[in-house]
Amino acid sequence: MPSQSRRPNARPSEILAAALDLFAEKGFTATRMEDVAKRAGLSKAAIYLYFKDKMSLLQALVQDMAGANLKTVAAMAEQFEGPVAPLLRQILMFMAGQLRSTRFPELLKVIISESRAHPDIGRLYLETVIGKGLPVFEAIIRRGVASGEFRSIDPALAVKALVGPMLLAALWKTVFEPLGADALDIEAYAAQHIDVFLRGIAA
Amino acid sequence: MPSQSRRPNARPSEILAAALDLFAEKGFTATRMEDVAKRAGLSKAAIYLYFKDKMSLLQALVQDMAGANLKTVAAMAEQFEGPVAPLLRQILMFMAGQLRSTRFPELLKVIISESRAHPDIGRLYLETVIGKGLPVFEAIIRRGVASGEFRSIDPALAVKALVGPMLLAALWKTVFEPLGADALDIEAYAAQHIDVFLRGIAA
DNA sequence: ACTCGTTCTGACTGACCAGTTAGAAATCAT
DNA sequence: ATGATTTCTAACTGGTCAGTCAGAACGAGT
Repeated sequence: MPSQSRRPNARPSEILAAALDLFAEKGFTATRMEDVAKRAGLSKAAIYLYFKDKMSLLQALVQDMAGANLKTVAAMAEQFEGPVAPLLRQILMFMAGQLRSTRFPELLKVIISESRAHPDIGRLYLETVIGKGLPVFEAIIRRGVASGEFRSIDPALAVKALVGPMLLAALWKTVFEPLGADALDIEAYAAQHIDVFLRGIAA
Repeated sequence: MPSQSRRPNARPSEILAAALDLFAEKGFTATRMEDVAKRAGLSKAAIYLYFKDKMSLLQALVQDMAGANLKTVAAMAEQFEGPVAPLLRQILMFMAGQLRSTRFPELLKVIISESRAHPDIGRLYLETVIGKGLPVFEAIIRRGVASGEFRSIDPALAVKALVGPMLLAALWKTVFEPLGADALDIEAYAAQHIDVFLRGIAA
């Protein structure tokens, strides 16, 4: 029986990795701190040396995930010049890849599920992801409208019509596929969607 | 103090009405059977004379809501002739009205939240709403493609791109507006979306 | 005015689990 | 090798709540 191993520096990220696995797999409420502890290789009580409570685990996970993706998208937007349609296509395909290959969809589902019981988490997502992300898209579309590349549409509504299908993809994957729904090819879906969307708003 | 009143015929619908109110307001898990009982005007134990358990309340609510809406949409689709674009617009605007004026969005959120812990509910929604609803849309779009009204796109993907923004509207209203996000004018949103979408798939 | 089936309730049970505590085990400094 | 410090755990506490049960209140029929 190997005794307790002491690696205080590695602990927080090990705990977060275990929590992400379990939240994604069983949901937030159904995940017991005991389970997180076991997967991270320590005792439940030890988790509380590194994190205040269960919510702060989720908070840290959301912050990590949001931070990484937002930075990428913002960078794409900044260095781009000329017509904005290819930029929108590029960003949407990036999102599709993230939805397929990361646990963003699962985390999103947890946020939706827990936002009433824990408004802090919902607000964190609203402020970081939505509050930062949508304006980036909106500015791009506004640029396209101003330059005459797009028809004059309401950019705020257009943005939500652009990301709506991405939200559906995320929930399809996490909610309905596990119940037996047909698998959705997220990249093909995103590709057709952006194609239709760009034609629809083209001048 | 008025004693117990005996109205066994009225009970089930009173209990369901109370449950819908509370599930919409506080979510499924946070709603205690005691609360439902109090609002319906009887004791917790009495609820179990009419419903097997808490889940079967939700199940009945989903069935009612889904049944009503599906019938309407199917009826619209059947009696329509000629070009299908106006039909799609009509259905989408009907959905927008329902999202604004019924508790469908709240119920949807509950289903998403509970589907992992209670797959039965998720499966019920998948089979009744999604399994019946999407094919109706898909047939309409396929009709448009066949007649040359629309470009040749993948109808299965197009349907999901069509309803994605409706899903976003539902969750915006139930998840983010309560946290302080700007209100979304669902009808204006749906109108612009269907406009862009129809242009995007027009031949 | 008394049965008898129906409708109802207060009080209880059993299971669950986040977070705490008292102190043990490992590591470090000297 | 011994005391001080850090890291850790087993066991516990307190609160929650779905669902049950024994029997009370009601009312229809006689």
